[in-house]
Amino acid sequence: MLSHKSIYVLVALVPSGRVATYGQVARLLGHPRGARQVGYALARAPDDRALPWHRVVNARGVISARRKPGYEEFQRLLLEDEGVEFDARGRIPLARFQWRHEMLDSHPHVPRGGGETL
DNA sequence: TTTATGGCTGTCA
DNA sequence: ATGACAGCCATAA
Repeated sequence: MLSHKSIYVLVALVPSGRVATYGQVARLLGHPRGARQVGYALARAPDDRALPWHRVVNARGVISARRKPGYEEFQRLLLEDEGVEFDARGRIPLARFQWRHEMLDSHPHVPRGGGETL
């Protein structure tokens, strides 16, 4: 099954200034239907600075709701701090900021300038 | 064992 | 595009 540890290890690879989706993480770990488990795992993740939990958002580019109030704002601040942008409706344009693991090797994670609408 | 509840998602009206 | 909804699946009760 999808172990919390494997999830943490993968999330730790998401570079600053980029975001991954729950489903993306699950798929990369070989569990295409495990998105909720990823969220569940992150919800119980230890307060470890080495784990960039804030870089994981839902498939719509929106910061997911939480039981504990306030965390969504906090997450947004952390992301904006890294250069991630939000549109007027509070969504992150995944076309520009989603982590592309196939560029794991060397590409500096500079968001592609605006323009591409596809 | 059965039910409820989540940091989710794809589909469809 | 947007909102509703039914699947999803590990944990907790």
